[in-house]
Amino acid sequence: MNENRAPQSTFELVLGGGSLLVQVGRELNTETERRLAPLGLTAQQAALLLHASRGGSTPSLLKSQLGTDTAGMTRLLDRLEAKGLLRRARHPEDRRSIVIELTDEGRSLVPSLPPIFGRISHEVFAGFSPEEVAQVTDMLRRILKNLAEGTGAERGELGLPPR
Amino acid sequence: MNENRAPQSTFELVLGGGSLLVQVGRELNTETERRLAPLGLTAQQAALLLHASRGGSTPSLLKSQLGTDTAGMTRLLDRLEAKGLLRRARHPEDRRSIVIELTDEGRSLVPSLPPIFGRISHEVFAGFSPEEVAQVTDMLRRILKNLAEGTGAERGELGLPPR
DNA sequence: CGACTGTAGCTGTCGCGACAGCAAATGTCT
DNA sequence: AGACATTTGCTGTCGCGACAGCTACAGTCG
Repeated sequence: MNENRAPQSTFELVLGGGSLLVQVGRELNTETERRLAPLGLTAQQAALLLHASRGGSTPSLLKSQLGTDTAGMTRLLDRLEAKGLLRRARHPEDRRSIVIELTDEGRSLVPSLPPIFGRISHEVFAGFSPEEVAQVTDMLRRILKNLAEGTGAERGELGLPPR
Repeated sequence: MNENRAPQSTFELVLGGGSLLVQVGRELNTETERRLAPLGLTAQQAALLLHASRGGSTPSLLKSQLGTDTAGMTRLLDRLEAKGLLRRARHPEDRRSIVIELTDEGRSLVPSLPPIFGRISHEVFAGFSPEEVAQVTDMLRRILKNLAEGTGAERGELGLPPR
């Protein structure tokens, strides 16, 4: 099951910054940011507002939804708080934690976001049948799973000491 | 064609930083960097060395191969030059331009790179049939094309306000 | 109770991407 | 030749991701 055919071609998919996967992800992100620029938001910021608008958000919850780490969250929140779009309030029951509340100004931006994301996803998948969209989604999930397994967490694969 | 089916699901693929596409790209890059860390290289740096090792590279050539811009290239070269892995030499015929030459130390790293990239691509596509690999590749290319067309250059596709 | 472990959030550091603005060299066109 | 645009590389600024290290609080258990 080693690929005896076209090792070269799968190769290109992974090569550093030139990787097709990496490049597509980056460009999608960039394009999203361009669409959001008129609102003065980045992709991360918009995604955070969208999630937080549903209420009851804590940084650690948001960090898993946005796929960043606590460091990134802290500074993302800093920027949004500095813009006056949200507020940090102490969590009433867990004094380690924090609750994110959108300000009125922050809330006012939320309705404009879904249309933007929707339009992008339209364009990105132009020419794709619904089945194809389902296929990419599935394959991307599998890739993600493969990556998650190879990543440190998984042992025994290459002689990591069994816990 | 408005999305009458599952607007929600394609949505997830695009949503800001949580986007599946963006996330896969990012994680792949991160994983690559972890494998390269023992060599003291990042993914970009490794990719650059690989390309530059073929000789006759100029920054502007490399920037298109790596998918970055001139600003990124300048600083990428700065870091690699500071590490002593390459040298900038004046281009003999075009005095605006520059030729990148690997030092011996830089060249000595090159042979270790392909195996690393190869191993990663193996793991990323674990469980994929060759046909599936071909499919993702194709779809990613199509997505990239859609993005390129939607990007500023192309207008009028979906009622973007004519500038 | 006091130590141990885990969780939540913050800070510092580094590398990178995108964008804007700049100077030098080159090419072009009249 | 002189005005013009283009190309090439550099710099500054901002936002973000990953990693490491830290404090405050919470839960657990001897």
